[in-house]
Parts: sequence; structure tokens; C-alpha cells
Amino acid sequence: MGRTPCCEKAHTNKGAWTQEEDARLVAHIQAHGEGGWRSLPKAAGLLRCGKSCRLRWINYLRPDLKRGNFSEQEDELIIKFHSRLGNKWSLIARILPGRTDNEIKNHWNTHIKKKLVRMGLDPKSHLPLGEPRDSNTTYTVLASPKHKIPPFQSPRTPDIADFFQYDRSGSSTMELVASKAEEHPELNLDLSISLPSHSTPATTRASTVHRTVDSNSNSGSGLWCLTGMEAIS
DNA sequence: AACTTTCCCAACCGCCAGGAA
DNA sequence: GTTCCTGGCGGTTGGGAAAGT
Repeated sequence: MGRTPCCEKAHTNKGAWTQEEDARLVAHIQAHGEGGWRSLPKAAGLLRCGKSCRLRWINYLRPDLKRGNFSEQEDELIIKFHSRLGNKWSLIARILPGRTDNEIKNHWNTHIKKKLVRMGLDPKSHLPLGEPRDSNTTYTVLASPKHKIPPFQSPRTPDIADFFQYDRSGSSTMELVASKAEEHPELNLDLSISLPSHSTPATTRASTVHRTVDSNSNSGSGLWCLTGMEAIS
């Protein structure tokens, strides 16, 4: 019983990829395109699991990857969208061109979490640490299907990958996202807050908090969204 | 210099959803 | 309707690098 393994583990390499393996993978994908991950290792002459090949390509070898340090602007976007989407790294990754879900997830776990804690915010709820969740809280329940985060490829809704397409015209990503959010209120993208700057005292706290219940979520945890910030004097 | 601890990130694992048979 | 296959996702781990003692 049980699942069939995705590959013959006894005959596959694991761990860090060598330059030669990278070269083989890149050459194969350049020649045949992406996809067919299960058969790719054999076709490319790699002793790797197909999944491993896919991950290596997506997270490291893809030519459109940005890599390097995250900018403040990228951090802000990640925090904003995490407050709405939760740990939906793949969705958040679509907002940041050249960044992968894995990269964003790692960045969140190693940097942004700590940053939020330093700012006095709970990284999970985005609420001020120690703030009781049910007092002075505005709830916005988005239970009806039409309020679900739309599927990216749905013909009926804007494709978010396109929606957040990297803007090469010169306007900032934040401006672009803000304007797009205004154009598509049905996506319910509340971008009304900006992160406190580094100069903002750690006592900054949310003035209004909306709870967004994602009816898709099976965790039942819901998503917390800050819609206003004020500094405590 | 040697050792230990902490940090970071690439890679792995298990699960799930969607489509094909 | 059911089963199988594949691609994709989020959580977690392991090893190397950096920092600290």
C-alpha cells in the first residue's frame, strides 16, 4: 500500500547540485522546454528525482530570477500580502517578479519575522504582540465564494500574475499595486497601510484590525489585516 | 587557533489538487 | 465514479558559513 514513490530513490543523487548537473538540466530545458519532470532526469542523463529537478530549476536556475538581497519595498509587499494571504508563498511570489516562493519563505522565516517582532507585531496575526484578538476589533467576514482569493488562471477574474506584472515603465511596484487594487476592488486588496519606517517607534500599533476569514482555509485560523496604524505617544 | 553556537538557505518530504485514463 | 499520475505547494531539515567565546 501507500503512495508510489516519485522516483527510484536507491538510484538518485541527493543533496547539493553539482555544476555538471546544473548544466545538464539547463541544457535539457533549453532544448525541450519545461515540464515532463518525471521523465526529465532520465532524458537529461541526471540521477535525480524529477521533483528535485523541478525545484532546482524553479528556485535556482531559471534565467529570470533576481536573487540578491530583498529591498525595503519588497519587504513591505511581502508583509502586506502575508497579512492578507497568510503563508501562501506561491501567491506572494507572483507579486514579486524574479523571486521564488522558497526564497520568500526563507526570507520571511529568517528576516521579516524578526523584524515584525522588533516592531512589536506578531508575525502570525500581524497584530501588536499581546493584543487581545477580540477586543476593539472589526471583523470582515468574507465567507461567500465570490470573495475568495481568485484563482490565477480563472478567465473570469484578473490574472494576478498579470495583475502584478513587473512594471518596466518606471513607476514603482507599490504605485502599480496600489493602482491595480483600486481598479479591482473585487480582489479586496486592502493596501491602505504602510509599514512603519525604521524610525517608527516599536510601540506603533494598529488602530483598526479586520479579520478576514478565508472560507478556503481548512486551518480555520483566518487572516488578520491591519487597516490603520498609529503611533502610541 | 580551536571549538561552539547561531544563522541562513538550498533541498527534501509529504500532502493535495486537477486532469487523464 | 474511481484510480493513477503529475505538478505544485508549504513545512521542515541539514549542512555550510559566519559569529561568538
